[in-house]
Amino acid sequence: MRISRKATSEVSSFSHRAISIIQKIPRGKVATYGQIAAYAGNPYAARQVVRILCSSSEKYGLPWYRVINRKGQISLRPNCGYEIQKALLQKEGIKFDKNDTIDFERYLWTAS
DNA sequence: CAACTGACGATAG
DNA sequence: CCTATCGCCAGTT
Repeated sequence: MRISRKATSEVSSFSHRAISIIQKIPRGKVATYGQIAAYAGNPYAARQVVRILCSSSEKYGLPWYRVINRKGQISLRPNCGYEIQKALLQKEGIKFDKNDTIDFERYLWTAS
């Protein structure tokens, strides 16, 4: 097994894995930053996911709008993509309650 | 090369 | 429940 991984971590681009995961989010579902980070290997690396989404969303054609925060809400600030994301999600059939919160019970994506 | 920043999250108080 | 703090990695400055 010639594992050349460092003992401290598994390496292999956390980013690349995160990207693969993000691309797996099915239409009509959403995932949280922490979720993706956890699947990529680091439950605490939610922030990196943000960076990836921000810098590689167009490059890799990532469904960035299907990624939201832990509260089930959109993290973007109004007038900064917030409404765009919300519109895209609603277009896929995702509903928001009166608090602009997404119902995880119905829409949260879980890896198989 | 060091410091800062980022659409966050878990934990502690 | 809410606020505060630390941590995560990578890309920028």
